[in-house]
Amino acid sequence: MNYWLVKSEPDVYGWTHFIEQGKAVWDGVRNYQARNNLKAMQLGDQVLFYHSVTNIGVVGLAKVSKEAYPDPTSPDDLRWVVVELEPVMALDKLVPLSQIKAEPLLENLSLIRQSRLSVMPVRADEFELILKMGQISNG
DNA sequence: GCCAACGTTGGC
DNA sequence: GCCAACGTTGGC
Repeated sequence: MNYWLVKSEPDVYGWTHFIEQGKAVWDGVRNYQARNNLKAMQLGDQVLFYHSVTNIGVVGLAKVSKEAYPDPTSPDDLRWVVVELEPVMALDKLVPLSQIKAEPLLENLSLIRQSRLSVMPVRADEFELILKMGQISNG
């Protein structure tokens, strides 16, 4: 079991859209490091869903429902891949970036160290702490 | 709206 | 292969 965090702008594709659709094809990733992370995702891996730009913070928990395959939005460019995600549950409360930054145990989180990376691994202890901060006790 | 960080592009 | 210019991301 691996843990991840994905970013999305809520004005473009937010947690509410995700819940309404019941699943998401995570397309449009055009960064090699993020792409490599998508490729490393395995069925059932748990994924923190993060809102960037507005309402900033971790809002929910998702899981990988289909592993990486070529991105259908770039049929002529085989470099890029997508995964499919399904919602698991919303956090009881948003875990804002400010709170993540203020937590010393999260200082090595990729979110903090590489602010522009949109798909990143999260350590198990970091993952569980963030869920706890969102008041989900038993991930 | 501004700007820092950073990835990409293109000239040399 | 270097690096300046440029575009994008994302926090504030």
